[in-house]
Amino acid sequence: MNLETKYWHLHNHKLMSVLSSSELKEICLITNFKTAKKGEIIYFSHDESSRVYTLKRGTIKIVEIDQKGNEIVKDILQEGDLFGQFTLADSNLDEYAVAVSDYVTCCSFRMDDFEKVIERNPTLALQYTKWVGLRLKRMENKYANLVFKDVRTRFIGFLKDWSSNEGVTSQDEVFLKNYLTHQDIASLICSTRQTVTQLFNELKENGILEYSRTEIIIKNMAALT
Amino acid sequence: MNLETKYWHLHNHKLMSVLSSSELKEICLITNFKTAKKGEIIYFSHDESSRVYTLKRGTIKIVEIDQKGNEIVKDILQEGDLFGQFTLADSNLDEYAVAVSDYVTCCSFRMDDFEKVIERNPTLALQYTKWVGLRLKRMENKYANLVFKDVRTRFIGFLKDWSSNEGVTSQDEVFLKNYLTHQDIASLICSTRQTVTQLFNELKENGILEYSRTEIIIKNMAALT
DNA sequence: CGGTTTTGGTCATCCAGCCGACATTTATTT
DNA sequence: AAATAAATGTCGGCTGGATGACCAAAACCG
Repeated sequence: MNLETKYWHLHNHKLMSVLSSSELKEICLITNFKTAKKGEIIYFSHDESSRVYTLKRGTIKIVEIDQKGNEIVKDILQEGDLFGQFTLADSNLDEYAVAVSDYVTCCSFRMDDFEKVIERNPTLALQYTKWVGLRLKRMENKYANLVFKDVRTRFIGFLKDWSSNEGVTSQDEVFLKNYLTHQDIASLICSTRQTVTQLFNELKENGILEYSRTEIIIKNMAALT
Repeated sequence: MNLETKYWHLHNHKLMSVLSSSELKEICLITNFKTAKKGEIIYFSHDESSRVYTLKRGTIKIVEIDQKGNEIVKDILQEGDLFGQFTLADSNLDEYAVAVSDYVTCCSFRMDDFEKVIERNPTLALQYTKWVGLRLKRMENKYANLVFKDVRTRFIGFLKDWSSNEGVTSQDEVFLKNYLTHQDIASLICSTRQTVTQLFNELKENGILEYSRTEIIIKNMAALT
């Protein structure tokens, strides 16, 4: 299990324990739930100051628009993940969340409220700090990847992580539900659409995987190097 | 003031208020102080588990060794900064701190102790939470820089940040004490020694700055674009 | 002071992978 | 089912900036 993957697991685990806190549930329940269908935008970073969302159901991607108007996928989030502005300090990035599966449900609370809860509940603070710390590690890892590894390695690493997070193994093959376009993957690993397509085909020609627009099947996990 | 700079200030400010907490002082005083002279290594990430250091005096750089044995400067820290493992999760990176000024003083405490203090002190908990959040923001910013900006832009940005953090302005000129080699700067902005040298000379030829091994003088801050 | 190490300066070479351009396939809408 | 839009495939040209090599200048040190 590589570093990034380990962090993922820890991350999810710790997040769950944060969320299972009764106090957090409390502030979360006061606020409204939001739902969204595939393709809908759930949240803009500047529409409401300091609001944190937890994803109850479905998958979303966090997207940022760069100067040239290109969509950059920053992160893919699953059930149980937190998003929004969980660090104080106003972000002036033009970033929002898009539902990539149908029936996305999330609920939100104000960061201010959360802070009040933290002040009453130091253990929660510690948990939360650890969770943010994990995100930090994840980010540092991502950064190091970008600095030290070439596109091919990043792509392979991405596939491995994806597999261990969401892959379903059956008869030596790992099945992945593919809800990402080549463009999405490209921006997650900091590359271009064309290069991702090339890499996919390279692996296909080597018999390592099969893929369509809806599914990716990794036939030879061991050869994924 | 750009984003990165803003974070720096907040970061320092918040950190100071964390450190001025009496309880933190208390646990810090129990432990030994360490001192180091220029070039000495202060701390290895794996020598002792979960220890956090605060820099009382001087400047250090956090260095990581990559696969090929190259020194990668990850961060430059000043008086008042925290370093070490302030996020749970064992780091298996080969990372350590090197004194870049003489008379570096720091003291350390065990993360466990710190956690106990936090549990008793909700305000500190909140402060610490925010501080960790800022580090995350800073990292995200660094990442975005690397993805979207070319070396030149990163170099300029680095100079601007450095100036606003440590620069001394006098008669339209900003003086910087230069304790970094071109190699150091290169790894901070993810580039190479040669490219940094080129950029320095380019700016010198355009009359924007002067520099020696000990000092950098930015003569035309406005032209630094 | 002379020798050694570290840092800075310069150049020619090279290549990963970005970019644009365009064709083809699949999905969606009307 | 036709039209339209979105996603994938393929290719060749191009370039930012890394790499390596080598020298000059400082700094360090016995």
